[in-house]
Amino acid sequence: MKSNITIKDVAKKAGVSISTVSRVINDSKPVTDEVKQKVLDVIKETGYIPNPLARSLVTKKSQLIGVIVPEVSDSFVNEILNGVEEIAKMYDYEILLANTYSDKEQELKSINLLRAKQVEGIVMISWIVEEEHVEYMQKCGIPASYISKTARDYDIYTVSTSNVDATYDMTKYLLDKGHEKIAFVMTSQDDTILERERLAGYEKALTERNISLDENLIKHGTTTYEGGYNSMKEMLDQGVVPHAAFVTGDEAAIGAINAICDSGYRVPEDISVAGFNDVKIAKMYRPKLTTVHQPLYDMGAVAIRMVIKMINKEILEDKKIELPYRIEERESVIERR
Amino acid sequence: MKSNITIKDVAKKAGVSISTVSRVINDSKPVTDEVKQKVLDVIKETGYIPNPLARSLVTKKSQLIGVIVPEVSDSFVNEILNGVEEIAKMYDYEILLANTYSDKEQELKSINLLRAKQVEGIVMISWIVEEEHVEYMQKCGIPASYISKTARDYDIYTVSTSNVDATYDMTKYLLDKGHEKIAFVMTSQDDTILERERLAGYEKALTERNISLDENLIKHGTTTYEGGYNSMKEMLDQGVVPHAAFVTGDEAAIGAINAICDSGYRVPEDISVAGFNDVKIAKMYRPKLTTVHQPLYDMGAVAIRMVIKMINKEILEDKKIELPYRIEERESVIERR
DNA sequence: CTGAAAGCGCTAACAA
DNA sequence: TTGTTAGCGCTTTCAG
Repeated sequence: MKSNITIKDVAKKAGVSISTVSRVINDSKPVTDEVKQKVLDVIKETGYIPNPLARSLVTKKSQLIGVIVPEVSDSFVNEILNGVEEIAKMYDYEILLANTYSDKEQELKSINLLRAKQVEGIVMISWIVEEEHVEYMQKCGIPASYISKTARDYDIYTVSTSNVDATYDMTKYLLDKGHEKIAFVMTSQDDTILERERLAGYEKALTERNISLDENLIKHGTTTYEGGYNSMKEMLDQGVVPHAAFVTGDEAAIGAINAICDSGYRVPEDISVAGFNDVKIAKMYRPKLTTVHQPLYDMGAVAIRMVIKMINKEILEDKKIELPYRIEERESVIERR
Repeated sequence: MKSNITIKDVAKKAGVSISTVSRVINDSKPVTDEVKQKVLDVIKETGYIPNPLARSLVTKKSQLIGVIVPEVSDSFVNEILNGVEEIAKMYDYEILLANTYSDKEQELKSINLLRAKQVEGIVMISWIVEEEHVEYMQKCGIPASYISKTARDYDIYTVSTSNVDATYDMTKYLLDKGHEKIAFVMTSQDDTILERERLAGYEKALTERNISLDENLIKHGTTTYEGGYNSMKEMLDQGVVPHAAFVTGDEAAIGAINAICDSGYRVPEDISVAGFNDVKIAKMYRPKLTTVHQPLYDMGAVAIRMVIKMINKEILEDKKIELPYRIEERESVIERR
């Protein structure tokens, strides 16, 4: 049973040459039915499994696709990963995961690690796209697609949803519900492009209503629950009490809700809260979170399909795919009386 | 830059033989400092990366460890995975993940897939341990460790926490808080051993207080949020209103809480709820979930350390490692007045 | 339709 | 200390 059985053993036992065995396992060339059956029997009998290492070494195909993520346990990432994985399996690719913890150095290391492992393509999920890394990957000529909220500026294959529009729409929605003092808690770890874009959407909506930007209502946090909690807590402790809070990440939004409750306010009665992404927990928490729904699973699926197509040298219609988002009205935002 | 550079190219460019190059990249044999430097320079210059496929083919070491899980997105699994991953990286192993969706067939397929991919060992996370699969793995002689709540019965390497004791303790805790009608919602997809064990713990605690088992208070659900929601909803709809509910999984417990709230009761004022595992969301939800804390990260770390040791033929003191659990008192359980 | 042989990129004896 | 050489298990010409 120990997998020491090689193609040679099978060939000997079946009384044929190794090339014949190779032909039947790949059915790459015609083989007499009789011989074929014989070989198949021996394979079953011995429990032979072809060694993919040896195979890859000669074919240069590893059937491996690398996926680089900022943090596996982040639910946003997680749900995208589901899509990536399922499609990969469908096409008989294996996923090699690399976690960067949003560290630029680590990201570069991961690229090299994956390259070393002979991945045929890479799906990159990243909060911020590093120009340097983009160039590096292009120079390596490795098929890649990006899932990122800031990738549109580069000449690379990306799947995304529109940030500015979504932020604008949600802010507008909040405004329409009668909220004027809207806290804006960003969750984008010191990235300038992303924050700038989002801020632009937020600002645009306010400006349309002739509401001026209040710096005290803006916080730069992180994507985590703790990030949202701390940002909100800080604001409240400074005596700034908004009508509503728009937090650009669901876990952080829930952190914010808890901070609000811990400070003695109620959600949504006193302060409405809106999130971003629509991850699983958004429906589990009470009050259910009103949020910007993103088709996470699909984003993953589309991204990996792109790289598989690139691997197969198929033609891709679009370099940039933008998937639709929508505002998912639930319970955490109510009309302000 | 394209990684077509082989050891040969480096050798030629450095004016040495390929074995010398091999020696410096592995520093397996002494090489003159001068020559070494020369080779190192060429490597840097060309951006050469050794092909691990070729290397593995000859050394028979893939630096790959397979991890089989019932469901990546389950937070219990997820948090264990963090531990597994981190330790793997520490020892320079790469993780190959296989998702079985708790399907027996798929699990067998995964074992073979991983075997085919030449993994050096396997960490198996599974709700139920299949005897058949255990035997198969043993026959293959592949180093493996199991994280499972029902693995103790087999002669295999396992890491776990004590189910019966934990269930007993939590039930007792609930009893001590003055709850007598305690709903018991299991989350173990039709597994008999696990359910039997847990039920035993639950029953033992009740018996000690001379409380007889009420079948109406017992539900067999699934690990998911929905599973917990539906089980609880069903019970309530049948007119059975317990003093407390003990749900053997946190996500399901939160589902149960929501079902309770949706039926017009309050948690914990009307009905207390306790969970199991202590995953991230247990602290995020409000009321914060009182639950059985399990050292998830450590379980993963210990499990993979076991297989790494087995790979290195080191001696393992224990075949069965049982990690401590504890009852984490938070807000979802209160004293019954 | 089948076999012999070359070679994928690397490591590990074995000589020198 | 270094180079030569024989494979690792497989696919793929190239002859037959």
